[in-house]
Amino acid sequence: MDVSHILEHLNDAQRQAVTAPNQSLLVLAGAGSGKTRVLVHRIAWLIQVEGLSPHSVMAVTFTNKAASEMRGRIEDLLAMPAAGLWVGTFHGLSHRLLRRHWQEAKLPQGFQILDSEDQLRLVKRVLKGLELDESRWPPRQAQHFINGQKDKGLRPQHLDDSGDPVNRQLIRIYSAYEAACNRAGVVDFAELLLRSLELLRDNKELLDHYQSRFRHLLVDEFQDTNELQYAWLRLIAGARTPVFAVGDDDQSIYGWRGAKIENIQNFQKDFPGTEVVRLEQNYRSTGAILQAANALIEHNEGRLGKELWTADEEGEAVSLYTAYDERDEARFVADQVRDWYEQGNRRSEIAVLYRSNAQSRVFEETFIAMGIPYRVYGGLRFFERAEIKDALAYLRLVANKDDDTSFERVVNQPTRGIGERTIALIRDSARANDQSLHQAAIDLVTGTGLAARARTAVAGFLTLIKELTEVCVGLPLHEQVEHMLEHSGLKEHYGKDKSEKAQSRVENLEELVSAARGFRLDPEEHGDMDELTAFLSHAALEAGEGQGDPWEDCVQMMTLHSAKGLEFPKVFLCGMEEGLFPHRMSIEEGGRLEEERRLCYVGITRARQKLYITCTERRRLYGSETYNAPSRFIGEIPGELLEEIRPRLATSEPLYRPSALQDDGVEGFQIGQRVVHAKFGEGMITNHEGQGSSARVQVNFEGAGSKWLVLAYANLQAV
DNA sequence: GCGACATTGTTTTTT
DNA sequence: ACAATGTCGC
Repeated sequence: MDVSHILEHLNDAQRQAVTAPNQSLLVLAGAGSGKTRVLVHRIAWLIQVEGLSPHSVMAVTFTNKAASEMRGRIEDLLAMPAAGLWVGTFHGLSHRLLRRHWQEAKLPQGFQILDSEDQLRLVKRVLKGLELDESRWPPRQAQHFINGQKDKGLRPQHLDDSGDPVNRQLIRIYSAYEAACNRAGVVDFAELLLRSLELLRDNKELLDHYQSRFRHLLVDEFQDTNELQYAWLRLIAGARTPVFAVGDDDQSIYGWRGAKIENIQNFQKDFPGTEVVRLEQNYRSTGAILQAANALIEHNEGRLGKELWTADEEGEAVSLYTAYDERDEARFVADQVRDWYEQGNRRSEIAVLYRSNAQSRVFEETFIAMGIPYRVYGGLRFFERAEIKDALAYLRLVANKDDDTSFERVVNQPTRGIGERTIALIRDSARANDQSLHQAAIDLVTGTGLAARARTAVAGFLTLIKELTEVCVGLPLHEQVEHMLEHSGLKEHYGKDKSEKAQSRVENLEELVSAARGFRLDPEEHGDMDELTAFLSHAALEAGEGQGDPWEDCVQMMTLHSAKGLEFPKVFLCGMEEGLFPHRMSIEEGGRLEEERRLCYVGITRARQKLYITCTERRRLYGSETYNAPSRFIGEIPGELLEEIRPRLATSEPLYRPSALQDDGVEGFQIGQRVVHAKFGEGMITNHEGQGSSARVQVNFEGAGSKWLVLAYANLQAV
């Protein structure tokens, strides 16, 4: 067979990776060095040259987008469908395993997936059940704790409170949360991974089966794996399966959510005989842009070491624009966009990148005022919209009566006279009898525990769910959805509201019917799941795109994080100021600067032809005016690569820096400082406002929670 | 059940 | 500053 198409257009390093012998390989792939191409060609090589069945290959990515792009490119290269090939996200593949082996995983057949919002609601319910005060036990913190433990592979019984009462309570919450999930037959995102890991670990036969089935494992964006994901990989690989890991330590920007850069270092230990291949030739950016990126990232310590180079020309210098304020910054960018467009280029070739979402607003306002179409990435996604989640909750109840989260969501949505009191009764009864809310409601309606009015209302809801369940049997999926929308009263509820917002909700609900109509069961992915369950899982695992109209010629706006993996001819890196980027939080907390620098590196390397960096002299942030120094990252780019477009002018307002005031705190107290109060005990100052006799500080007390105290009266002592 | 008022947090995000 | 959420009263 002629396989030259697999090796054509690859450079030496790429070819070395693609044709590597049967052993583990760590590919350190710099930005723009053809990472995806190497992965895709490697898989094609394994199948067409090594003669492996697609059935024996698993490729793991982080996002659905990356997974579908990879599958598409593989099939293009092979010129045939790659049936049997497992390409997917960690979560998607874990989900697949759990569906195939739900019994061994001790899950109900129709188990459902909680997204983060569902999870938070459930945590809140659990806190209520434990009679814990939400202000002392913030649900988000508990959620974070639970996910953190799961990401480390730890169950409540593995945890030791080490005598710490806070820890003890959190473990209790985790335990109760787990019980609630099990009873409801739902799993959260981390659970998908942990449960599938345990499934294989505890079932020797299954493990043997999959370990011998998969003869090659490939991982994308390896620097973003967390502990649990890495353990999952090692387990499936076993002792024999070589792992082909592609990553870039310089682009690790998700440490804050548990990604372990150390996994790259450990990789060579855990997979003995691993070869390392570096991809350093960049096919994306001009010389100037790469030199700027290289110079910046040099300032990080403990890198694995890599230097990008290009055979391309030097290109234009990086432009630096120091704006007067954020409106001026936006105006500058808008002017550049307009010029570019008027020269006959496309606006979609331009990206505006920023550190935090809040920064997009001024740009949006300016673009609107100047009539420049734009698209902001990373808003609410389709399946995350409230009305869609309401509709899905009805469907989930149809599929699984034990799903208490869904029950609570729609029992009174639209309102049907089932108020807090009635719901509390149902909840108590459910807890007392260790039942689902749905079952408890049935018992209450037939029993005597409810007032006549409430009983009628609850009975009405139960009848509705029963009716939906019966009608749905045998109906095509989209008709099930349609029927539910009509009979639940959801559509009518939004329909009678004539506001624009409500109208778009109705449209979204109709869109849901279309989504259902277009949904196809994939036997590989979904096994023998019924259509409804498969559709609901799909909705949870792939939240859909944010906004429509991707085809209009729009300026692309997004955070630096969402820009990873993308490239644009012209890039604006905005808000390059100390405090914003690097972000204050990362400056204050030690050891987080390097990740910010990597984020900046990611930003710079998005640009193909031209990079602009902008910063402002003053900026309105969280209500008050701030005067920020230009980001240290600007200073780390050699001056000869930078060209200042508007040097600081004498016309700009005199710079005085009240930021020093803020850092000093008030009256000798600072944020982060530990203090003791006569009544509330010991705590830490978390905020302050006002001055003189009205100065107040917020203190988070260990025993009494968070309080605002007037300094003049509180008599706080520094610890 | 809804509107008025208060409180709170405000980096980054995928699944 | 501001949005998003929670609380309270009718």
